[in-house]
Amino acid sequence: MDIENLVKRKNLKLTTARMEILEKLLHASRPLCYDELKNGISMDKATFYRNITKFEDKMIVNSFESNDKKRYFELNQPLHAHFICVICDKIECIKEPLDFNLKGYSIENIILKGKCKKCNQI
Amino acid sequence: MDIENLVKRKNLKLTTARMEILEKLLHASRPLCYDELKNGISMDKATFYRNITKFEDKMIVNSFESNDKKRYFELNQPLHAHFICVICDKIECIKEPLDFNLKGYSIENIILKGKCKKCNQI
DNA sequence: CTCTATGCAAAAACTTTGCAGGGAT
DNA sequence: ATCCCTGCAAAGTTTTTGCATAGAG
Repeated sequence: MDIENLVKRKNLKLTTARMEILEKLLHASRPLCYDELKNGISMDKATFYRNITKFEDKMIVNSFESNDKKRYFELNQPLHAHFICVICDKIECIKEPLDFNLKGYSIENIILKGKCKKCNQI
Repeated sequence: MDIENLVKRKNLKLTTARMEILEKLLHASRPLCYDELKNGISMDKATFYRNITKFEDKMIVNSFESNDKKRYFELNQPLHAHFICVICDKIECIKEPLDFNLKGYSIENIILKGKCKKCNQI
């Protein structure tokens, strides 16, 4: 994926702050929260949140709230579920397709909460 | 459902504040947020949150975060999905059973986000 | 009587806004 | 040159905590 073109195609200016955020999300294997994402990126939090909002408006990034009451961000990608463990708070991307059909609705985000494989055994 | 016994069975003291919260949740047809739930109930917000936390610990109530960044509460009940519209922010309880079989995981909460029937047509 | 629950006020955590200066195109 | 973007500081939201008093069992 070419982040530079992605940003330009959406009529956003190419700035260091934006590149840094998107690079980090691109290389993450799961959604990242504010602290994880912002860590190491030299940018004011106001700028961070303004950019995230822009990215969400332009459908470059999406986010959801987890159990720890934090927002987690990821690059937009084909629909897949996220599993959030209510015990250990870990977030996993579920690769296997979940098929259900809700007529009339368009589904953009699936969040499952419960006990993950490890915590379920305890 | 007998709220009085429910509270007592969980070793919680029966107070007006608690009765009010649970009565309101019992008669709601969908999850309620802080403002909706607290409205009309004469209780400090600290007490409210402390009670909600107790209820969640005792598995009487569960909650999730919606799109509007607010937490929504409902009485614990058989597993069903919630649909959150990203356009109009409406929350619906989905009655039809969605079965995800994720081996090893226990699923306690299902949240779907997308466009509801109405907003999807626009 | 004992231990839990409550109210008040203050703080904490997270996010947004106003404004003036800086930077991409 | 024009707008968009950024940093800083201040304010807004939602939730939590400390402490002294009130109330349930």
